[in-house]
Amino acid sequence: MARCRNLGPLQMPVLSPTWTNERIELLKQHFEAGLSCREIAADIGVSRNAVIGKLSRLNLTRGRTVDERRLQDRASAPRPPKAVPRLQFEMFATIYGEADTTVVTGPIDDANRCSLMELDENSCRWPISTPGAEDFFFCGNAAHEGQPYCTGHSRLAYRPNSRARLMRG
DNA sequence: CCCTGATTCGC
DNA sequence: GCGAATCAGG
Repeated sequence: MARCRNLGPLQMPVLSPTWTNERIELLKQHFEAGLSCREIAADIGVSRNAVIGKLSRLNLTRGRTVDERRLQDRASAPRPPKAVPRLQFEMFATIYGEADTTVVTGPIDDANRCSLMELDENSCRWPISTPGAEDFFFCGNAAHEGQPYCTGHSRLAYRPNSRARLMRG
């Protein structure tokens, strides 16, 4: 008789299906949407490496060491303002728990969702993908100048402490 | 120093 | 198959 043997990763019941079809769809859509792995990870709720690992397994790489892409993205992106120091500031505030109130506030509502064509410079461009839907929308909420996302989604783009990395002596 | 993604490698 | 650790580039 075949007895229940430990199969490693399958030992977990149905409570934690790490990568389910829904998550994979989100992963793909966010990936195609041009989101960074960290952003995708933040949205799905997994670590950055998890996203990258899954993408690699799915052979969904952006061609090459996206470094080239990000450079071009910084230079001629649709509308990525000087969000580099801005993003760091948001992360910093998030980590330290200092709510600047200018960014950390307001729930996320999809009353103003729009398509890519309808995106404005002051519209949140956070991709809203609904599992099962064929097309996805963008948040479209009011995004302040210098911010690609609305208040709610800006906070969503938090970052886990990077300094927690323990380097081997 | 920070960031990024890609790969390796143990589980 | 999964993701942390590590590697490699900017």
